[in-house]
Formats: sequence, C-alpha cells, structure tokens
Amino acid sequence: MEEFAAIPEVVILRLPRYVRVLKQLIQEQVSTVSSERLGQRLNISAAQIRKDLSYFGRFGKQGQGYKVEGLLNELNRILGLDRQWNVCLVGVGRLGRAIIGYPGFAPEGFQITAAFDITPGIVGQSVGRLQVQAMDELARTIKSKAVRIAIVAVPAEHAQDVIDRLVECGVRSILNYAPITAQVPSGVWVRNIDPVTFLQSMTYYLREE
Amino acid sequence: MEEFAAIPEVVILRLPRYVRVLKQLIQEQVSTVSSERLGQRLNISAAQIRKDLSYFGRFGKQGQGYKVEGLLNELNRILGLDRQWNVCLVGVGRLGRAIIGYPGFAPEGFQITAAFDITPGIVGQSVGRLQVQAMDELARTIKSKAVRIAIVAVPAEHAQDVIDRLVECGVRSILNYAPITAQVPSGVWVRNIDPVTFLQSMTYYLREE
DNA sequence: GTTTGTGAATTCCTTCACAGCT
DNA sequence: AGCTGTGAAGGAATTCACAAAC
Repeated sequence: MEEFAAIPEVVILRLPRYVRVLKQLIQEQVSTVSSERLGQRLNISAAQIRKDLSYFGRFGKQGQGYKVEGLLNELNRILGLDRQWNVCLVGVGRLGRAIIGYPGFAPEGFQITAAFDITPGIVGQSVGRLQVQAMDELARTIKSKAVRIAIVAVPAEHAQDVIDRLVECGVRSILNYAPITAQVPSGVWVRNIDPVTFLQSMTYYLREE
Repeated sequence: MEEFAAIPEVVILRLPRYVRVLKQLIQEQVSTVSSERLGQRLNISAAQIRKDLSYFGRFGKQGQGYKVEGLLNELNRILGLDRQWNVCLVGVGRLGRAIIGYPGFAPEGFQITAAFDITPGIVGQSVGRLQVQAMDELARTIKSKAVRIAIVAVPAEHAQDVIDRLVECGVRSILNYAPITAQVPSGVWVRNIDPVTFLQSMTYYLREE
C-alpha cells in the first residue's frame, strides 16, 4: 500500500466499474471472486485489477481471491459512496427533465435535491418532486443543502457562466452535459457527457467500408 | 506523416474535440489558429495537438498556424464526418425518447432513422417522426437503411442480448447507455455513456471535506 | 519574430513474473 | 495447487526542444 504517491486518475475511473460488477455478483449470490474472473467481466487484465486495488490496501487472500461483499464495502468507502450526496441540476429543458426523471441516480446515493433555470416560464414549475428555482437562489440553496456536486444541462453558450457560478458557490464536482470544455480552477472536477463526440470518434473506424 | 503505424485511440478520441472548437472559431470569424490557442480552449498542450495532427499529415504553416476552415475539412474527412450516418436506436423508454428528441445529433450528420423496442405496447407508437418497430424487423431495416451505428438504451439486463443482435445484423459501432461492459467481437466499437460511474469517480475527490 | 513538425527524452500506465501466503 | 501483491520490465502517451519554414 503506497500511502503517499498520488493515485492515477485512470485508476479512480475504473473503481466504479469494479463496484458495479461486485454488486452484480452479489445479486448472483457469488461470495468470492478472483481478479481473473473480475477482469473477464470488465475486459480488464487481472494484473491491472490487482495493481489498482493495491493502491488502497490488501483486500484479497492468496489462493482464494476477494470476498465480494468485503471488497465492495472497501471500494464504497474509498470512493465516498458510503453516504448520500445531494446534487443540484442547472438547466431544466428537455435534457434536464430527462435527468430529473432518470431513476438511476437515487439508488446509487445521488439525490437531485434542487433544480435551477434561467427562463421565467420554467422557474416555479414542478418537475418530478422538484420545484424549479431561479438562478439567484443558487448560492443559498447550495449552502443550505450542502451541495458539492452539480449537473449542468444548459445550452453550450451558457455553460461556462453557469459553471463559474457553481464553482463560486462551492460546488467541487460537475457533470457537464454541454458540449464545451469548461475552464475551472484546480480543485474542481468536471466530467463531460457527450454522445456526439463519441459517435464522431467511432465513425473514424467505419470511414472506409 | 506516419502512414503505417496504428493511430492510438486516445488521439482519435481527441479529434472530435478539435472539430468542435474549429466550428466555434468559424462562428467567431477566426480564420487562422495556432496549436497554442487551440490548446488553450481545450486544456490540451500545443505539442499534443501538433503531435496528434502529425499522425495524419501536415496541415499547418510555420509561423502562421492552421487555416481554421482547412483544418476542419481535413478532420471531417479523417473522421468520416463528411457524410450522413444513419443510426438506429434500440429501447424506446424514457431515455430512448429523450435521445430521439435530442436535437444535437442531426446537425452533426447523425440521423436516427429507426427505433426498436420489445414491448408490445410501445411497438407501433409514433415518437418524433419515427414509428417504433418490433425487434424482428431489426435485420431487415438495418440492411435496407445501411445502418452501421446503433444507440442502445435498454435496461442493463437486456443490453448484451441487444448488442449481440445488432452485431449479427452488421452494426459496427455502438453507443451504449446501459450500465454494462459489453462483450463484442473485434472490429466492433462500443462507447459507454454512464453518468453514474462519472459521479462515482468524482466523489473520490470529495470524500474527506 | 512566430509557429510548425518531429525525433528524443520523459513521464505515465500496463503487463510480467514470481515470492509468499492460504 | 491457487491466487494475491508487487517490484521490475516493457510499452504507450505526453512533453521537450529545436531545426526548418514562413
């Protein structure tokens, strides 16, 4: 266990995938798993998985592998998934509504607790169990609900401004659906969800057929 | 220009981002750009951009940089974006409907031309300008519309089966919204869109606060 | 003076391979 | 015998740095 070296971001990005498979294995009543079998499910080499886990501790037993539930608990703890996270959403257009309606966040501990929009016609509307708030309530709500994570679903031209405001209000992690590369200060993390660039990169391999 | 070495996938994944910024620059009436300025917009080093582009040719001029429009055309050609792509969607639930309604695909040349579902109550419905088709029409439609790209928006438990069928029907690129690691034969590309794992990786950095 | 294109150097990531534990 | 954890090796990606072109 290397306590002091920074852990590569690629490693952190893989951990949630381990979490997901471990949950599947629990469903399947599997109580023990080897790095080999875990890797097969994820198309990741066994050595890679062992190396990744070794950044955080020694969770396996030679000759047996890993206890599924034990490893899951460790990973949940490491990733900070052993608690609830309040998330706010900015942008309640078509996409924002789909995000509010998406049932996949809550079971993983991410509760969308506030939604904001700039459009007068949208502010005040009820969407799901949320009432859309005006942007000038951003700071107060983020503080009162201890929000550290935001989802941005506004048009590209407003995304950087919105992100600036979120960062000012203390948000540290942003899931950005707008097709821009946001500029944020260090200490703030942004992940982009961008189906179009994914499609655009895959066409490279289809080019000549 | 290295004609024979395989081009790293990370490079291919960056090219669409260059395309996006170049389009922005055209909007802003900028006709010439240096790797330095391009990099600032994308948080990518100038050297990286030059190296990436050098895999494909020599598009710049020393002392001046790159012609925005010229470089954009080259990248569009390289990525196969100088044409229309027919895309099919499988899974017309809440998420699938949001995807059909998403206005970002068509302007980039991706036309959703067919939608499929397994649920009797959904098959036959009109969604947007599409009529939802039954799964047994998959093969015929994919052939007749020359579909090479599919979007999968079915529940996790059906995703692998759906992907298997798509691959059988000749689909080579899959944008997968289901939270699974799909197993596909070589020659088929899958990209996953997974907001939850993104959130789960960001909480690592928020853990102790 | 400015900026590209690119080998060389460096850094980062993955895989190897095996000692050591079960 | 089976599998982990990990240094060492190998491979990949990024950055450096500069000659050449404008």
